[in-house]
Amino acid sequence: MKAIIDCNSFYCSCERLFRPELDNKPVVVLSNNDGCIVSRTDEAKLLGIVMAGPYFMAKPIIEKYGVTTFSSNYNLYGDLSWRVMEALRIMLGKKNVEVYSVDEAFLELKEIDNKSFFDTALHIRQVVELWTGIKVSIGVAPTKVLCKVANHLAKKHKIATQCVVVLDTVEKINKALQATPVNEVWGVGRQYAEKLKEMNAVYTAYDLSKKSEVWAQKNLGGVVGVRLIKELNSQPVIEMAKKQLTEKKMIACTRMFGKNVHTIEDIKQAVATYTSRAAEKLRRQNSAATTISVFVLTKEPSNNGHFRHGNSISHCIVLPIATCASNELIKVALTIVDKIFTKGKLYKKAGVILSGLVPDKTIQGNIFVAEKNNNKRMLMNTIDNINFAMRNDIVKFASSGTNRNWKMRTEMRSPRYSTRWDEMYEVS
DNA sequence: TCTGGGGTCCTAGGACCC
DNA sequence: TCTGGGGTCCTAGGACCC
Repeated sequence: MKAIIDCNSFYCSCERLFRPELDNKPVVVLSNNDGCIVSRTDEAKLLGIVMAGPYFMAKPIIEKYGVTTFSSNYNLYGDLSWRVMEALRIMLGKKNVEVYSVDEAFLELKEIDNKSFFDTALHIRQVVELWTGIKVSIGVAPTKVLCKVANHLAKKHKIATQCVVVLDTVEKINKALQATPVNEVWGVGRQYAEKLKEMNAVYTAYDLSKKSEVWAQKNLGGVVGVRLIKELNSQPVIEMAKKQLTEKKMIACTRMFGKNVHTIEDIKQAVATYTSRAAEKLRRQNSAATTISVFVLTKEPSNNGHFRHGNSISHCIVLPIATCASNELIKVALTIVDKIFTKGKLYKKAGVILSGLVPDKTIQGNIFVAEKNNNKRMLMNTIDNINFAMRNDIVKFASSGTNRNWKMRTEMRSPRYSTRWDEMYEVS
């Protein structure tokens, strides 16, 4: 059997850990730039605050009911995520834990000491909470897709289920599928859900499970759809990842601007900064990039109240030799900005995407590499180390600028309690 | 006035090769 | 005058995920 373990309202739970007075009170966490709501507690949900909804639209409710609001604090969430995953690895063994996202992991589950799957999962849930303070829900089933179905039910009925749902018989599986709207199935997004309802009268996960694979091949994204049907019918095809996917295949750094910008200088500063950040991530996994693409998003006048993104203008350049040096990548990125920038337009976002990643061969100490390349790598390592130890961006390239008109908003960020000495939680 | 960021996988279509 | 078939690689774009 497989299981998925999922932290409840993860970002909010992290904030509550250091603000216990917020237990049982409504809390929300905002996306970067304080734009959207990306995490909310059950209490906030009950007030009618919607997931991924824009902050400014929820603001009246937030103010009326005194909902505590945080800007996102990824240092904190990343650290607590690691603790949860480590707890799982200690209990189940590294091999049986596949980290799927910051707040989710798939588990290969065996019954321990003749305990039932339910008791085993319950035990895991209790230990994780004891060790980390983070509450989790667990769904157990024969396939990953069914685990997600079980997990949804566990979260929806926290008290009745004790946050653990096990689907181990045909009857239980069918009942669960019938209780799950098709748009909540893992792998069915907005587009497919709409199509399924309108054209095929498919409303529940159960309806979908009765569709043929041939039909799914044609109408549900080819092989992806076929896999989905199989998984819904208890036939495991999405296997546990053999090894942890630690090396990214693409690295991006993209941001909304705090306010719209219109000068090429501001865009260039932003793009240089994002490129540095992306290059840091690149070096952290010892990769080098062969392709760099840059895009900007224009601000369009909103029409009849409907939200819509502006136009995205992008261009990419394939480098003759892969590199991980910030200065080299920045130089190329800035030439792309020259190409895609149009005077007179307003811009609200820019981004840098590094792809075509290959192992970096200029790692320090490699005697087969010319010394001058090693020097470059050592310079980069030094900058990375200083920035890590002191604070972000204390050393940066001049092209990143100093005035930073475009910098995003994070007005309500909590302290980085667990990763910065000067922000550590104090008990008095 | 104000709507995130960072990923993955798949497909179609074009260029190119023998 | 008559001009194939099969394969690979790359890119752009679309769907999805959290």
